[in-house]
Amino acid sequence: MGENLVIVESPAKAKTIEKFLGKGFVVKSSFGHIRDLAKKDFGVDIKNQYKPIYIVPEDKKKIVSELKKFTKSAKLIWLASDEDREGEAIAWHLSEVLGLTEENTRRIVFHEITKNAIRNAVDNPRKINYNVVQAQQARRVLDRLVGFKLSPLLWRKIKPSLSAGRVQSVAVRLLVEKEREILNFKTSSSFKVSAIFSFEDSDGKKVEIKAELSRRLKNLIEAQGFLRQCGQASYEIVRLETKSLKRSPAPPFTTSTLQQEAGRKLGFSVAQTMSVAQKLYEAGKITYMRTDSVNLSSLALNTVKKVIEGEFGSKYHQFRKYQTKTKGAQEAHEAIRPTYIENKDIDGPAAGVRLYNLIWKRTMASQMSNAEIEKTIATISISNMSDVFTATGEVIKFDGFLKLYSVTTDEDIENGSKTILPPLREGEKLNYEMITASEKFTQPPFRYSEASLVKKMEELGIGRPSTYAPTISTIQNRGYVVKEHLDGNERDIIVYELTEDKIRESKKREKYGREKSKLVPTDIGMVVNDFLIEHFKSIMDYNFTALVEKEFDEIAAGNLEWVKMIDTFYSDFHVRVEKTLKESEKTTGERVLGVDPDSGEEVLVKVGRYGPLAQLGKVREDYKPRFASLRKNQRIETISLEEALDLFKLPREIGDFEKNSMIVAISKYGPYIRHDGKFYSLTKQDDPLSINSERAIEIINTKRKEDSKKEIKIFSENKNLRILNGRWGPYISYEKKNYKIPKNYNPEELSLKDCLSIIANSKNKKSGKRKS
DNA sequence: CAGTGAGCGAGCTTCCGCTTGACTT
Repeated sequence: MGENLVIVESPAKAKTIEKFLGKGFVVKSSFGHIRDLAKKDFGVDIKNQYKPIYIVPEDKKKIVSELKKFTKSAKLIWLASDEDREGEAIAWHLSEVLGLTEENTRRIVFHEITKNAIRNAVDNPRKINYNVVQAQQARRVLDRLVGFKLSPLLWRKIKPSLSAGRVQSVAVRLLVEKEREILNFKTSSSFKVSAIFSFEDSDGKKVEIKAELSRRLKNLIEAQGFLRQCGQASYEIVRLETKSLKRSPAPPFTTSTLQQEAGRKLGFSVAQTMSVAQKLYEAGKITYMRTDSVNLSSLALNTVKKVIEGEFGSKYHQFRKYQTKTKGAQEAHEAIRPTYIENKDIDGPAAGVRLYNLIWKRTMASQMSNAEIEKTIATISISNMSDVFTATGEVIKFDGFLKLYSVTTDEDIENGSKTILPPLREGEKLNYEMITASEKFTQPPFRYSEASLVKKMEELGIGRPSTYAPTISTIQNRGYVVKEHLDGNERDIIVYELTEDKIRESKKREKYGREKSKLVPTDIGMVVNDFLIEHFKSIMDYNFTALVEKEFDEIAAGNLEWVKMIDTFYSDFHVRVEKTLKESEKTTGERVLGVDPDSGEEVLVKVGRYGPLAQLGKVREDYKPRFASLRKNQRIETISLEEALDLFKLPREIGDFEKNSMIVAISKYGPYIRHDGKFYSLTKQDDPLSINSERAIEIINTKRKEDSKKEIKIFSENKNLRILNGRWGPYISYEKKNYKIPKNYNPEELSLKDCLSIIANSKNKKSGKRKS
């Protein structure tokens, strides 16, 4: 048994470190925090100096008892949790729970998992820094106060099970404000002029260049007039400039930039990126994936240098040291990089391989030379106007890091790729081949994707690498936000083309507003957001986290008592909570749309118990209002009176079929026909308001045909039991439940008895439901 | 899979940050 017990946070880390430390050291992991505030009874004794009530959560008890066992047989305990606020707190909780003393405890830290760093740490132990622990305690208690006071307020005033918190509520606010910016956006159009010019080169060959007018034209009259003038003009290159530009690589990955690039380049969701990265980390392929640091260990820097020089030559290498600009970064780890940079490729599942390659390239590129680019700008005069055209071209003189990696931004995608210009000279006379003025509409801002929201949150210092992905799941799970593909719309744009002194007008269809996988706030998200902003402006402020972080820093530096800080915050906060509880009405986000011309009743929309709804008339003694759920793409803020009135036209009876009536309605899952106790979905092309009985019968028959194909076998003895063909192959359906058919059976040869025994067997398996 | 939305008001929900599993119906 080792004399030394080292405790780190992550089990994968423990394995590596044990190798470095060798004999006499046992390395175990705490799996993160081992204690947390109790959930019941608030977990903070507010009246008693905000005393935190800590407990060991159920799922951590086993780990704690194991650590206790190892502690007993060790002479020295080395607390090697991360060097940041949370890590310091973990060290303290460990020392409390394991009953450690100052004599048998050493606190050590390292920022990189290399032999030298760890040796160095062991040689320079210190004590637990209680100021930092207090700063963490303040952070933890503040979050509990905010979360567990605001959430119940929402249950009372809006809807049960809702939640609010320092991080999630501000994330939702970002989305709500972006959405309103888009809703309120007033689009306008102008004309963009582009031209194709030609000239003969020294060999007499015709060469074409593309150019653009440096300004937009206001409207179609101006565009027509401009082109008319162009028809009469002559053109000349009056100036030729070249500029050399340098482009530098991006720093190595942090959690947030990895999520962004994996989203853009590989189409991964934030959660997917993290789970793939976790697997790579556990397999020892990459360094830790939850980090805000762009730093690389000196060992890594040396290997990168060697690999770049070996692979591309020494002029491709450039040593660089990056600095974190992120607010509140704690830099307890390295940047995300391959553990062994010499491994360009790895084996394993495709997602892991792709993410690894991305990390490898980014790490390598971050230590490569600048790209040198020569930009050429040709200015082309128009003889009868003072306006000029410009043609720009870019030539890469030295590719440098671009050999491996380039960051694609959303703007790049919009502007298209850069062009290369043919050899040009000043004074060259040009002929126009075609000059085009096409209408361009201004565009509202893009909505946030998961990754771009993470980027924004990081900029504001809200959330941490370990919480970006969970926060994004939370706001979706609470129903504040949905991830959507927005189809966009089409519109006509006017295009004028000038060729051979003739102007031709045409109209083109243009798609716009199409967005893939974007986060869109729901009605409930908006109502909750507005409520919180009205009553808790300071907590919803984008700077709130930054402000309290400053105070946490003061606590960590020993200049401020944590209880004092919390008390200052709470005394004001508490008053607001109580006031809101007493004074504010139940909030539904109600909006009155107008009056129904048929009934004379008022039409309104609001958030109800089960989501957004339209209501016809208010409750009176002699009148019960009608209700209808809003459809998926309808929003309280934008729905019109006409659209709301249409909702009350359903359910609709559209005739009989086989002596049973057919009723059309819309449910949570979309429009359907109900007939003889069965349900048939309408297709996207069918409009529930106008569908006729003929089409409805067609749908019913199609569905019946498909269903019969699904049946592999039925038993006349027991009609409840059927063998069906599903998405994942054959299965048994019995009394509304489905059962998997074990692989060694042939589904077509199963007897009723076989089926029942399969069902009995699968029922015997424990249905392990767990409380969390 | 396929609605619901008045009122008795039980008993439940909830935060942020550290970590990794349990699972596939």
